[in-house]
Amino acid sequence: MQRWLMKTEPDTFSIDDLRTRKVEPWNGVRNYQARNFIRSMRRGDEVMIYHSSCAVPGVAGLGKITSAPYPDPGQFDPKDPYFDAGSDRGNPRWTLVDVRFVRKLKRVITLDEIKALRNLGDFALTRRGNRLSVLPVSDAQWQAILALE
DNA sequence: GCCAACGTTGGC
DNA sequence: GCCAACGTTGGC
Repeated sequence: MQRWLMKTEPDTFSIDDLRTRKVEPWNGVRNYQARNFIRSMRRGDEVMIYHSSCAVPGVAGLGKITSAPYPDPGQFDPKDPYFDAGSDRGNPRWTLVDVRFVRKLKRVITLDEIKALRNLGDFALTRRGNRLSVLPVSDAQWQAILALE
């Protein structure tokens, strides 16, 4: 089983929205590196749900991958904000997975706290200038972050 | 293939 | 709202 972190802007889709929806197709990822991580996901992988572009950025909850990767339907819909005219139906460019709500953390574990952990090793979340919206989390990183809860 | 211009992300 | 960092686009 692999572990991941997926970012979302809580003003658009928060951990509370995921709890309400129970399972959500994680649509709209339009970055090749993030897409490649999505394509390597498997049913049962665990995910940290991270709130970005908000007052207190940080890990807000946990989820689980409940589907194999499959084509993001929005790429073919001209009315979809993530429409991509260059994507070929025979070889879709963009992929998503379904994410199921697992739990909301008792409190948000903030980016500041995560940065202050000195023993995380190489971590895409805290790399300088990082903008990846989907990134891998090692077992050690996962445990060190959740130990802060 | 280079690289300047442009758009987006996301912390602050 | 600002802006640094980065990805993408497109002219050459």
